[in-house]
Amino acid sequence: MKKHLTRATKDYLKAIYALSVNGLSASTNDLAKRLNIAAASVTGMIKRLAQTNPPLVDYRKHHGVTLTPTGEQAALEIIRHHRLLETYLHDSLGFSWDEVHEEAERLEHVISEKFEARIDKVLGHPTHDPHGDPIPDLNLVMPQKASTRLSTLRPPQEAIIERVNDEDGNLLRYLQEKSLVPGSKLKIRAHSPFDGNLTLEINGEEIILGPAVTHHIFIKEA
Amino acid sequence: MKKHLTRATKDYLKAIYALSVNGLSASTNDLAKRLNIAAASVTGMIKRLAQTNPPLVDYRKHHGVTLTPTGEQAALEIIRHHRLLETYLHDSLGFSWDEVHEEAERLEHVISEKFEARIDKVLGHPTHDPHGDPIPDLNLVMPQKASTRLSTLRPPQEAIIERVNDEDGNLLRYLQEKSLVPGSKLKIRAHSPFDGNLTLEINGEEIILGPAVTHHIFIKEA
DNA sequence: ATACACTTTTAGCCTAACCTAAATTTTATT
DNA sequence: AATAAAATTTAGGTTAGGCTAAAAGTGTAT
Repeated sequence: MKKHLTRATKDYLKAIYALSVNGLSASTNDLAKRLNIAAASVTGMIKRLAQTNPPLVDYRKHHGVTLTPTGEQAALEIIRHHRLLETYLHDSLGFSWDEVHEEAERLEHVISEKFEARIDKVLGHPTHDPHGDPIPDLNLVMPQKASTRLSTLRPPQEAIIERVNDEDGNLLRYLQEKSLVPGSKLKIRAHSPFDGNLTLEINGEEIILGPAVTHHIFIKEA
Repeated sequence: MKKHLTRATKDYLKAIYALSVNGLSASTNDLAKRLNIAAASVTGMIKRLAQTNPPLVDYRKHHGVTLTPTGEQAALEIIRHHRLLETYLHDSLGFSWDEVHEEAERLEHVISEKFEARIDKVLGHPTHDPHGDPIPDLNLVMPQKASTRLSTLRPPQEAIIERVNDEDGNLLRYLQEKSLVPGSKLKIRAHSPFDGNLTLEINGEEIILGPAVTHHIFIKEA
């Protein structure tokens, strides 16, 4: 019996998934901020999610929520939709990488399994979306995500960009202009302990980035 | 100021458009049947649609509804989305013509103008969807629709199928099997005044169709 | 240990869109 | 023209998912 989840429910599950990185539980406040909803509304909704059958989340008052296995499967299904769609919009329909997130955010809730299968096939079963985020496979297994932030590197380290945060279109446009895209190789030249600025070399050019940028770029050591 | 219309609102506008063929107004009952909703709910919703600013429908108690120009534009925008999507799903993603309606029904509400423009371009600005229904152009002008039903023909008339009703997947699968698709040429061989059956020749073969089928096929004279 | 600042929950309200049952209006039939 | 049948509207209720304001819990710093 496959339940129909509402759009709001799916949005909560995705948000809880995103905020539960290291087995931590997601707090009411953080969820409220991420979803642009009042904290009180989040409390109410979480209670409902905890009382579905089967329950989608585990909830203890004042101690945040985590996903149950059922809830996590549902979240992964939506994330798979989202990232396949981003890839499809980018690769097959010519959307720029700063446009795909918003469009996928709406489409992910309504596409059928058939649609998912078709674009997955057309794309040749991609493993990463245009921002470098891994796409859960058909069995909804999420590959490991790069978690080292560029902001943590110090000279003279080198690295390759693996992925970037996909939620801020302005940031993405800026990154693209500077070739700060997945796959790019870079060297750290200097670090300012005062403002956290990093001077780095990329494509033979030298650029200086503040923490507001470097915090959103994830790398693997070269 | 472009208003955001809810999904329910869009569904009502589409249904009213479909039922208002000859300048007639759509009745509460017919809307209820088409939308699978209780008649009382339709009355309530229609009242709300008539009180938006600008109003989307004209409503007189006990006399049905018609779309205002604003409402009609909105309906045509959705229908354009729907038919472009059907065409895209069919031509570019390999959906069969009996599957596209259901999928488009969900997608039509969430795609952006950008998405619309992209698939329109990829398809080469198509004028008809896979069932032969005309696609409103960018200015939302709806081309004339064929309105002669196959059921009205008598021997020895000949005709070409222009479009078929797209809502019943089972019917569509049957029609495809018999090559009863837009563009096919056929000749009427016989008509039974008792049961309305038509005997016709298509592709050199002779087949007999009842009114439940011929009523849903629209033709132009050959 | 007390006090203040956050965070979270409770309580009470709201809206969109549905529902059923009962009342009313329109239409069709004699 | 009266009445029966059908269509429509009213009245009152439900659910999901929001909101604000106030209460209560948690944590931190003195």
